[in-house]
Amino acid sequence: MTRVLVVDDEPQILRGLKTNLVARGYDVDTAPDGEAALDLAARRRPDVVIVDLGLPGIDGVDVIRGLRTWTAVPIIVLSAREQESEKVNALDAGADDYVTKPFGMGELLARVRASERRAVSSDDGEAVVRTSAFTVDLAARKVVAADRTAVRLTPTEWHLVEVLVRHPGRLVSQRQLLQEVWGPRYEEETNYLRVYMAQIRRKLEPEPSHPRYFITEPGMGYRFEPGD
Amino acid sequence: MTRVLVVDDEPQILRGLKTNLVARGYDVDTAPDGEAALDLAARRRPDVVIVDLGLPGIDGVDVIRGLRTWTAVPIIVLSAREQESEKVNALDAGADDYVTKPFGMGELLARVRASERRAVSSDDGEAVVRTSAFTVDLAARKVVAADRTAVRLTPTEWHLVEVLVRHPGRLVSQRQLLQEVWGPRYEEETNYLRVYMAQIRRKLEPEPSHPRYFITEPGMGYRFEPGD
DNA sequence: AGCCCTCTTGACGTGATCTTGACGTCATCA
DNA sequence: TGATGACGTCAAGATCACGTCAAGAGGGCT
Repeated sequence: MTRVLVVDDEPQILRGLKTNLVARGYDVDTAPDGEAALDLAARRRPDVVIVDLGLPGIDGVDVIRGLRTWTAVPIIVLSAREQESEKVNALDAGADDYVTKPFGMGELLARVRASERRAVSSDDGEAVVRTSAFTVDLAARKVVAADRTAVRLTPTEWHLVEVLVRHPGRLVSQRQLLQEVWGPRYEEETNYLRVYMAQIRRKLEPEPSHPRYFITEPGMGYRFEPGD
Repeated sequence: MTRVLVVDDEPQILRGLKTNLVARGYDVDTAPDGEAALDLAARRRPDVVIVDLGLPGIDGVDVIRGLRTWTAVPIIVLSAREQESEKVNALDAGADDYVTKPFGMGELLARVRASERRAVSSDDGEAVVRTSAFTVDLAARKVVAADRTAVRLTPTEWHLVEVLVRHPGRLVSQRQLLQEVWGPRYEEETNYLRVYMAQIRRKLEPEPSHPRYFITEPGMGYRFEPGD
């Protein structure tokens, strides 16, 4: 079943869209703001994302950019703003389509279908995260260093890298990392994180003892900093 | 260079679009009607098609349908018609985007860029995969070694090779391989993979004990590495 | 029936990976 | 200045995963 993530801060619109999409047989996740959207996208891997531009907190365009660091999922923008510059910004940030409110539900659904159709043919879009030191290909499960040599990661190392990289620039708590990689019963074993982060840094950081990409936030967790 | 085909019956619009696109570095073909459009598309293989709906002769929607019988080229519809049914028809006929006249040139260009971006990731698979040690012909179900002698693979071996080779460079998980080749009930039988990978390597790898093409990713799966 | 090819299954050695505990370092705070 | 807490580092044993071999079962062909 096709999974759609809808991001909008107005509960009625959220509800209305969800109802319509569910009625058409879609599996729908909803998020009221950018943070929740990025988090849900990472965890649920939707096939299409519908995002409103006027969000509290992280801006809609930044949500698009955040998604585009690691996924090619089709993004349809909803917006009340008609100015051309808004449209151009959103599209150039990586959106696939831009629909101006008020919009017809039939049109939106047709645009969702168009996005789906494309996604099937191109299938695994580029899920690639690049830094100046290494490139992480999430679809191929491959890491390549700047000098084009492949980097070997163990399953646990890879899993950890994957979780961090899917939340670029954002803090991921120790709890969340441990739960995601080792399971709910290991939430206290922060030891593991230290050991594995060290290994990951040794393999990926240009200067493992002065990390630039995998940053420690003492007492809280770790953060992947794409840094361009 | 990106080639764009613009289809519109109004000469001024055609000229205007062409001028703008050429100024942005696009290679532009123009067609005044549906027949010419289909003909040009077939001969010149554009990377993006911009088509007006109100055409003399063949209708715009039929142009879309005609194109879609043989190509997945991104199609952007221009139209003065605002009715939702028109949009839905065009999108469901296979259009990727629908822009209502009057439109801003900046927006249209941004939408063209969005289409281009998407198209890059979707190139269709080769039926023949070559390495310096062997050649796999997926269509003919044949493998030929570098010395032109045919390699005999058993059905199971072939199936496994096929799955791996269809995802060059990608990691394919043990689960996925087992499910694909032996069926969903065999997802745990990693034994089979070990036995068969060994056989495949004995038949295809120049140095079976030091695999170069069929790589093991311990704990995760296997990867076919075309390697030039 | 007998033969041959293929698939399944189990056992074993080897090497990689995970786990675990100990210790060093650094920053903070009393 | 010394105590504390959090983190990084290291090493060693236990465990797991893989490659390899070989024997037996099944099935189709002559």
